[in-house]
Amino acid sequence: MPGKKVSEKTIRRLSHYARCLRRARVDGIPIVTSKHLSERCGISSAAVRKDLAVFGEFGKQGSGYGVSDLLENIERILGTCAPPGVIVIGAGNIGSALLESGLDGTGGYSYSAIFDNDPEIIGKTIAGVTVQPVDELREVISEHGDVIAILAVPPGEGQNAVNNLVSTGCISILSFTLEPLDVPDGVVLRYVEVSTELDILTHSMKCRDLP
Amino acid sequence: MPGKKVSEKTIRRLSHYARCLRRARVDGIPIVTSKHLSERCGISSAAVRKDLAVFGEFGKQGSGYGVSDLLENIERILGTCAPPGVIVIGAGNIGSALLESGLDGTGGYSYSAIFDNDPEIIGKTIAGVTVQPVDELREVISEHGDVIAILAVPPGEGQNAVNNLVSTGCISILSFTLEPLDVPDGVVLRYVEVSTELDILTHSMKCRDLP
DNA sequence: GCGTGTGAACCTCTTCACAGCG
DNA sequence: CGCTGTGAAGAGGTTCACACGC
Repeated sequence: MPGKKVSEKTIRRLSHYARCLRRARVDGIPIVTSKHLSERCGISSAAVRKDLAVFGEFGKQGSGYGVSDLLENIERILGTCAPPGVIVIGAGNIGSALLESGLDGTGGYSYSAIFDNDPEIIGKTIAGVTVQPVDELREVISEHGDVIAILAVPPGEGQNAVNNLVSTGCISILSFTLEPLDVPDGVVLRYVEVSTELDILTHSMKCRDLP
Repeated sequence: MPGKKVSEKTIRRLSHYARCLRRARVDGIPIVTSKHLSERCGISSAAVRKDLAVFGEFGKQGSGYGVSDLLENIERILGTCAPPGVIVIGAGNIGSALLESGLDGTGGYSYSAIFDNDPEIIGKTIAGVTVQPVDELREVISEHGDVIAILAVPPGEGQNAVNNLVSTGCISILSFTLEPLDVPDGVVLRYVEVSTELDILTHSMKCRDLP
């Protein structure tokens, strides 16, 4: 079943379902319906059923979905039952804040390491993780196996950092930098673009001002 | 022309074009083609032309688009020619990091204020902005006019903060919290979900491991 | 009765291909 | 000739409505 073609939209929604199900589990709710999930995730119940039906028949007709059961299945689909380590490149404001905020409630991720090339910062400990020089990237990755790298470097250093990561075999990168980055085929690069979110919000305000 | 129906996807891409055009402008490039923009933004050139044609005929056939001219038009469409102020709710790790990182290169945004309700933090200055008590939210917003609020509060306090914001008339919110938040109609709420991005990356790694 | 799973209709967005203009 | 602007075709995703099973 590896050759499934599933849209990113569906995967994104699975992530939301998982979050919602974890919440339901701690609340002691044993069974949820597609309507329950749809309301909490802000989508239609038909979409929920379609998303889940892509991967099998997880539901019980007439009642709904078993919370633990569905959560297990979704985590297996996403691969978050054995989540990869997360490393951070750049121990500046954003990098430090990410570590200090932690990844609790995110489905089992945790920060494995953080790197920087400023001698002033190397050796310091942030949220229990010691800042390492970027030179040690390769050995950390090779000993740790698959990781997701979060890029939190200053403007202008993004492409360098990416090249570094790619050369060590890293294939999953989440960038907080604004600059467009090039990666070879097979490497997945995603962006967190606060700037674009602000633009979208600005646009929505402008449209609201002239009805 | 206010009653235009434009998809969010198009608006998001306009934001990317704008960023690309600012870059071209500082590089001294006077004219760009749809192909130029498409390569740097990672989409097809036809899509670029379609996006731009929605709002008028900005291009010169045979040559391309004037950089300054097109940028002005896009900023007028987005509303970023007069960008709203940005306020931050929560002066913890994320909130502080956002202020310290600044909004340079984002098209004119800047942080107007930051709020917290921890007496230990109130009065401190972060990147030149003094932390104010949340009580002062109302007057700051009423004197500042339209603003975008960035939510960077600890887990569990999100809905409270949102209610507070909405009651002061704030209609644009960008949340960094994981919890799903309720807002009344007319208020636009968007999320920055690092957790979901990690899930998507994890999934892509899992799919790559079994070819 | 209730809620899932699913084909079909519907809608939106993307890509193609080309006419038209500088 | 080169590139824009655009109808037409195509692909993808969402909603609808209902049959089936609990």
